[in-house]
Amino acid sequence: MTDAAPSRTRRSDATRAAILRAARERFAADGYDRATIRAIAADARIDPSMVMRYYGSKEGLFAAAAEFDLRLPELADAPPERLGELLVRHFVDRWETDGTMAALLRTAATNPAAAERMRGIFADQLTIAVTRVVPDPAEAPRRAGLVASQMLGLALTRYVLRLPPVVDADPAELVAWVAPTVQRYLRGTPDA
Amino acid sequence: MTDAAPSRTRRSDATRAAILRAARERFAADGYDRATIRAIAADARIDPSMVMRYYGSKEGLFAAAAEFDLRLPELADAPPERLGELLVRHFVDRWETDGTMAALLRTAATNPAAAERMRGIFADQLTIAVTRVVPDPAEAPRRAGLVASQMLGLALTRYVLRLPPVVDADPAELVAWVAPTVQRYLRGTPDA
DNA sequence: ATGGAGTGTCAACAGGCGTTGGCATACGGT
DNA sequence: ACCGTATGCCAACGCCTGTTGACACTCCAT
Repeated sequence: MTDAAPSRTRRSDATRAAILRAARERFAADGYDRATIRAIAADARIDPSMVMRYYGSKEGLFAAAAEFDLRLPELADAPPERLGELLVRHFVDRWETDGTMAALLRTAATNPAAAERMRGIFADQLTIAVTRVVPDPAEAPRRAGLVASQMLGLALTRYVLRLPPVVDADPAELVAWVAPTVQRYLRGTPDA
Repeated sequence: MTDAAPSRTRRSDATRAAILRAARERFAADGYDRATIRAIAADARIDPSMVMRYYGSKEGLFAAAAEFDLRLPELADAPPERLGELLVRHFVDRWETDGTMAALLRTAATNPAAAERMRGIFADQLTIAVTRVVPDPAEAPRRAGLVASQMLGLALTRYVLRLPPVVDADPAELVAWVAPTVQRYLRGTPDA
């Protein structure tokens, strides 16, 4: 430990970043079990033992790689009748360029820690954002749950299962069809 | 080979069934990688080598365990405006009592063969059924894809990720909220 | 220049995995 | 009663895994 407080850039930061990048890709492509530390290390062109030194364990590496911020836009600023569109467009744009959600989804299917993180993201980010724009705050968790079921279903079928019609649809088309669903889950009633 | 054509019940049928039952449970609970042949064999109270004898390999066992029939009702007989409700109710009832879909979902997240099977079920069962009740048959794949995104999202959040609000909701409530979505995906337009 | 921390490589470990072949036992048609 | 076959168990194989510890090299403050 040379310098404690200022934390200047260390020479190993590049390595750390390379590991993290490789880990994200591997976890996204293969899921937790099949993404081996050896493969990740090979991608990052370093020795497997470096992964252990910098991230402690495979679990620790995953925890670092799965850090995920939905980066939800400020929903309260938007016209209430366009919330669904705003949210769906945001998610699709985000997922189209960042594979972390696919990684999380693939991993959460079998790894309890990843599933727990998924629940955390849901509770700490989506539900909180939804609470601000929902007619009755008491209904927020349920409405957020419905939104999650549709949005995660979209991510699942498009990026993980790769159902052909869902893969082939362009983002604008998806937004057009799915936005009304999310809009109703946020502000509507079961019947309408 | 004693008897070819009649195929009478063999003594090993019980074993085969026990293996399959244990395999379904383990695959459902743990996904493909973490569900080991040794664990499945232990559940079925037989030797791991029996699994190999009867199913050839782990892949073969999974293929047998993941045989899955959606058992879709005859949609054409139902009133067109209640198709969404019928479909959602059917899925929820089915999944509530049979963990195979959860197993398939967990496994398909990381196992290409399982994902391929998922696409097969989608194309051979859901899309075909949907084609019969859709205004324009050319739109059937896209509409089926949208239905799949919502239904699989529901299965994912309820049985795999276990998001609390989705787990806590009772089936009737889910049907009430989700049925209109599916109805619109089947028969409606993006705007309405 | 020199010592110590930071960074990286190498080889090995203990354990679990899918899979295999050999050997014992139980069955059922003759 | 017999014998081929079906059924089951056991021990082992080769492989891959996460993880560890010892050993080199590089950098920088002194």
